[in-house]
Amino acid sequence: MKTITINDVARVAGVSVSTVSRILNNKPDVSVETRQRVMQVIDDLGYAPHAGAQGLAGGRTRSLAVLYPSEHEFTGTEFEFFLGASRAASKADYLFHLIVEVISEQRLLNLFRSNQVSGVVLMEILLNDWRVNVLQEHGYPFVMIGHCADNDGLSYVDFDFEAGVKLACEHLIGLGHRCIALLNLGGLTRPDEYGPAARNVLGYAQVCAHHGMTPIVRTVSPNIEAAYQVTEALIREYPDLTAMITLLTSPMVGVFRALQDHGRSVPDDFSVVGIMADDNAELLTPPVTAVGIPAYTMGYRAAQLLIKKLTTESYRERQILLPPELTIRGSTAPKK
Amino acid sequence: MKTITINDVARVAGVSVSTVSRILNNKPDVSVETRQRVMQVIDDLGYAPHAGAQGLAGGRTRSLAVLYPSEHEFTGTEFEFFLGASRAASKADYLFHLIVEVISEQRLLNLFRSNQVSGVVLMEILLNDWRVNVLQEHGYPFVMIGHCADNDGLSYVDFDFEAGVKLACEHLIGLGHRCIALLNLGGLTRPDEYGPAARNVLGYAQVCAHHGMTPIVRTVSPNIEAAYQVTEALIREYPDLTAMITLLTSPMVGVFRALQDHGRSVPDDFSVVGIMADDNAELLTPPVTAVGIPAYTMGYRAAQLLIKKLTTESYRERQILLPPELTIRGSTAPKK
DNA sequence: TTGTATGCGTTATCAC
DNA sequence: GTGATAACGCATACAA
Repeated sequence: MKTITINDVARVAGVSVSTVSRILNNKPDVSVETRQRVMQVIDDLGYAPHAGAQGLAGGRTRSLAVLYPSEHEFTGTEFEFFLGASRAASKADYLFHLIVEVISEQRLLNLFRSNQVSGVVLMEILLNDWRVNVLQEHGYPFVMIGHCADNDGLSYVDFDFEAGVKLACEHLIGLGHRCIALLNLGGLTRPDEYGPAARNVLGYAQVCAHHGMTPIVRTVSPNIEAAYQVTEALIREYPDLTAMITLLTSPMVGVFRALQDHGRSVPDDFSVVGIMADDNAELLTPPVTAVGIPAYTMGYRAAQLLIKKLTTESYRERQILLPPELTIRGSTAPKK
Repeated sequence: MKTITINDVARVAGVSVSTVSRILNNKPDVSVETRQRVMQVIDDLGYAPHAGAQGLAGGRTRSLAVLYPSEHEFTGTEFEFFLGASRAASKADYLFHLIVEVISEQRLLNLFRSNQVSGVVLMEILLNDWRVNVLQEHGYPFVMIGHCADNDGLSYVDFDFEAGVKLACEHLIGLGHRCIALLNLGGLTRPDEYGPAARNVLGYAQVCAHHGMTPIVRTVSPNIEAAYQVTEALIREYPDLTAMITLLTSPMVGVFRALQDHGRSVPDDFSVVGIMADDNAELLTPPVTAVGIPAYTMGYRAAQLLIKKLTTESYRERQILLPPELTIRGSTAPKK
């Protein structure tokens, strides 16, 4: 199980190590014939360059990490993000690290200092995020899924939550609803600092203002029970309420159950639009009319962007805001 | 952004690099005073050892990968597996790679040869799995989530599907059901070679035999539509059918919809037991009586086992079969 | 077009 | 208890 090195390849192929190195790194100045012969030997010997040594000598690392600082409560959409990022990584022959953990400044910096990754994708971005400041200060490459209050000189991929909520709200208004509540994201991180939560309220408030409706906003942790209780309280407090916009999957289930327990049937007596992964929207009963969160795409493009940043000489920062799309399923109907 | 090396630390602390190295690796033979001083310098300088160089000089890598060879169709339980493994990894200060991809023998071997990982966790194990043979042959460390037909000298963590199906079946029998169908796993990989699918049938057949019941088995890909159609066919073909055992989440939804569309209400006219993640069982309507697949635990223990294997001198192979647990929710009721 | 020599940051061996 | 030094496998500048 002795490691096969570049020396072995060179010796067997009857060339020098530098020639082999050139071939490995697709450098010019190597005859077609030599290249073929060496490639053959590499294949025969089952040689693969030692990544650590490459990193040492060359500096590069060909590996990136996604940082998802969540501990206990999850949204059910995580895998799609990671899958996307992982696919983009392996397509570019990068190794994909996943760190699902609230990370310290120490550990974040050490990821780079120890040369374990050459860049990171940050998730769960706060409006004012210390990770962004730290990485920027040290000049370590990163891309965000989500965005801050100030994004000058930063690259990100995000879903346009504001437009998403608007779209959801206008769909309900188009169906005749005039008393619509928003069940907003909460609990995952500091709510006042969490961008999507703020942007949801923004979009919702605008549509309400435009149509002369009173905004009704509640915030819940992403679990069934919390949403159940808030929904109960809402329908008690607002007898005219005929529709809701809900974020994520678990809360949606809580809403459904509360409505059912209080004799409101969906969609006949009550309409609900979700902002959630389309996969999950299909699973529920009734299937949920929803604005899909394009998690796979977000993960994919973020990793792709990061790799471009790492490999392109004259990279310029890009900010990608994915537009919402509404899919009408079975949880909304005209107001009676 | 110049890298700080062990030399810098040594120079500032006024000691030799060997001393610093000893301290970093918790070797004995270093005075308490020196250790403290050096640690202080390390902290002040923000030094972290270069992982590549460590791998080169020492051989170790402190990183593992989970290989999930799936391309298009997913079960909805993936994240829990990865989360568990990732947590076990970071607890032992290992880096966690995720590879969601059907991988070639080349690429599998190169993972080791290039020293990118020191061990892997294999998922979606077939009864006769080439990856197992290849890794064993080369002496590369791995642990399986799942197990083969022959597991001599192998370590694995698996869920006891056979016992799980039995538990589910006996629950239904206890409720008076006598005509029970099994909607088995299919499509993910070669069905005849896929262990869990085979074990499900085994457990089910035993219970059927024991109670003099005719086994009815169908296989579906894990999606709503496929399960819907199979369920339709089943209730047409077996008018006496009053209960089903279903694997995974999406098929369960298909079953629910088909039953509903054919006027069978759950659980009053028809009982269903799922074998699925408990989280998902809670999301459906009605909440599903289910044997939970302990994905988090499986991921955690597999990674834990792998790390033990990598670090323990006298490691002995372990085979862990997690017992099933049934949680009664709203999808089962006594037969009328 | 190809070969030689040096250094990357660390650990391990040996001497002090 | 501590320090010098030789690998480790590779890329790169320079020489041929």
